[in-house]
Amino acid sequence: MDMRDIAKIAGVSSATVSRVINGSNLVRPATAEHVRKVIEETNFVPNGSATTLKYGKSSTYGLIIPDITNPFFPEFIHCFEGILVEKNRDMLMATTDFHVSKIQQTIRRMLVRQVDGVALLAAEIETGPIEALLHNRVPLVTMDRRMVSRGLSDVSIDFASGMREAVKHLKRLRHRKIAYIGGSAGLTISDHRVEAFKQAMVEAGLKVNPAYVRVGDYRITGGEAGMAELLGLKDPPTAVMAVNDLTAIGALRLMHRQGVGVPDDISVVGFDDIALSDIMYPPLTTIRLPRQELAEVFFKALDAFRKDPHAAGIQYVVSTSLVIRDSTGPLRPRS
Amino acid sequence: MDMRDIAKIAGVSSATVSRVINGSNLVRPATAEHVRKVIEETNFVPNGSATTLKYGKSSTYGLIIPDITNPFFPEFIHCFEGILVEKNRDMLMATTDFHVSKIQQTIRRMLVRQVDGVALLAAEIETGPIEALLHNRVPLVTMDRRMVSRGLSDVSIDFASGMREAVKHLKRLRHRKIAYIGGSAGLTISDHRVEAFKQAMVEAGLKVNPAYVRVGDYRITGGEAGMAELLGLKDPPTAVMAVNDLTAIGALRLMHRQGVGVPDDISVVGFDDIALSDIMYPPLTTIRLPRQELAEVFFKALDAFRKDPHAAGIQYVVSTSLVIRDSTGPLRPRS
DNA sequence: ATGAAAGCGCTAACAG
DNA sequence: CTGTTAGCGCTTTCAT
Repeated sequence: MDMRDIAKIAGVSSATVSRVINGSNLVRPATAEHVRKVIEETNFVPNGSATTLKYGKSSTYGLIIPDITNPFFPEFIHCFEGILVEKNRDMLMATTDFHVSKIQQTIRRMLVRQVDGVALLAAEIETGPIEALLHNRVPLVTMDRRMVSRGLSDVSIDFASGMREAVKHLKRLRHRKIAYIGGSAGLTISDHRVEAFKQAMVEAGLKVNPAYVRVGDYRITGGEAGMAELLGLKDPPTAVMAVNDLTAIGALRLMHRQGVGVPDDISVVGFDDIALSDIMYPPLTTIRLPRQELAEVFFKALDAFRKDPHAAGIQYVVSTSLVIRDSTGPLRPRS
Repeated sequence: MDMRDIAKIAGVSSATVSRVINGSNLVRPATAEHVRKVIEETNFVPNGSATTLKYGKSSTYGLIIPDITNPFFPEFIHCFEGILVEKNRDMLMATTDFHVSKIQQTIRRMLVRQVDGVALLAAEIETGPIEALLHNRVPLVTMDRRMVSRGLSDVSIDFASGMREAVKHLKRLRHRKIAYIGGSAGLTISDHRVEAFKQAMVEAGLKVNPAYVRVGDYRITGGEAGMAELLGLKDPPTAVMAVNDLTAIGALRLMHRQGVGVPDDISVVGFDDIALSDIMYPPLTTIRLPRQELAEVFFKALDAFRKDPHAAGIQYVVSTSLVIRDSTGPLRPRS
């Protein structure tokens, strides 16, 4: 069943059917109405691949995320998908599982599918795949790489402002020995975040103890391991900030197992504000990264390339803010 | 850049390029090698929409889930996506957010994209959309609807066996007053599950107190509400089984807030075994629904329609098993 | 306001 | 083994 069939039934040409479907005003209302009825009756659905072939655009965006198991990403996907549906666009999703190699093939698949743009929320990217994209005139929007160029925009997270708030909050609670459990080594996104932490500490007039700065992996296990290292120190910190909520939850779990009280013995601050952070015990104080806004900015960034996929890139910023719950409390001398 | 361009550069015809790309053995190795080199050098990526148009198949499956916020689904998606990537297929994902109306448009979008099949893990489906799919010769695989027909297979969860194990486990712990917090009313999947609970009780020689059977919504809030109702009873149950882990976690939270000890006062059993259930406190005893296997069965079911999208449907079954953790314990008289 | 026809890029039958 | 060609379903000038 194609447009010609509909045309035949309606006694018009396929061009008219096409015009009706696309809401052209070059069709006499009565004709349009009639064609619409035939379409309705036959349950006709146009073939998108023909349109894509003709247009060279698919109304589809690719979305690449590192780890769908981190609740932050489903929450983001939820917002992003909502926007796409509203704008009548589709989403091709892929997961990297933190493997650089997977990105290559993922991007290839997206090129084959003629996506109109790619949102890359995974940090493990190399220049090769990026060039493949730009070479094929497919715009790319990255997260927190802080580099833009033709066809390449970036959405950076203002980690610093949230960090600053959090450090201030901890300082007010009389904490001085503040530790940080970060992300995997070697990712620019991890670097930006440690730097933001260090800077916030300096600005608050606190000094950064290198032993207090640990590396994690953005997952619960990394939080546990980092926390174990911190607890093993002869002079452990009294507060811990984590690169994301999962890491914070890992730290929480480890302390729970070891009988360390939160926030009585050690305060914890997460990052992201995933739904989970509110159902944990204790509910997690965390730096909120607004998902809806992030999704909107990603869409806006992608959409900005619609007329010209090779237009100059734009650096967007999404800000963060501290959400105080129960995992942070005043400093108390450890027994 | 299309195959003709490659052909021109390589000094062959576009048919040969096509054959090389598709690994036909009707090409002289030397020619193939040469063409491959040109493809490599030019970073050529074929246009999938042309292939889809030609074939009428897109190597894409649609996946419809109710709620990406329930960790069970990301975990499922992760497994499913892994299988698809391996088989060189793509995934078009959509969320219903429990709205029947969204299914309609979602299915339409999938029809437009020429998906080769749809995996429907959302229960809120009506016959209309199903017929739209089958009418367009797109096979559908549902979860726990327990109906099959031409082009329609079903994967049912053997809720009963896990249920039976769980009830036995609770009985062994001397529980008699066992409650159940179910899913949203009016979904066949919810019905199957309550029935399995009731049957398991009967088989264990326990009687089902109607006041102990509550309705939830598959989310944390439903678990909280259901649990609140149960605690409000003059004679509350000593054990609670939930339709899924999120519901169980809701129950857990409410009890935590009200100072009810788990498992000392009340035992709790979940269903799904999401990763979260192991990091909760207390770690949740739950009936495990194996995600990898579920994903494999869905793929198999979809793939079975490859030659003939209108072939007879098959009823598949995925079994479940009890995972005992710390949220269940021996009955103790309440103080 | 409507129709005829070319062409998007790929594949497969057919011819050689 | 390789090339020629028709056609998948849609959109869009160009004609009328």
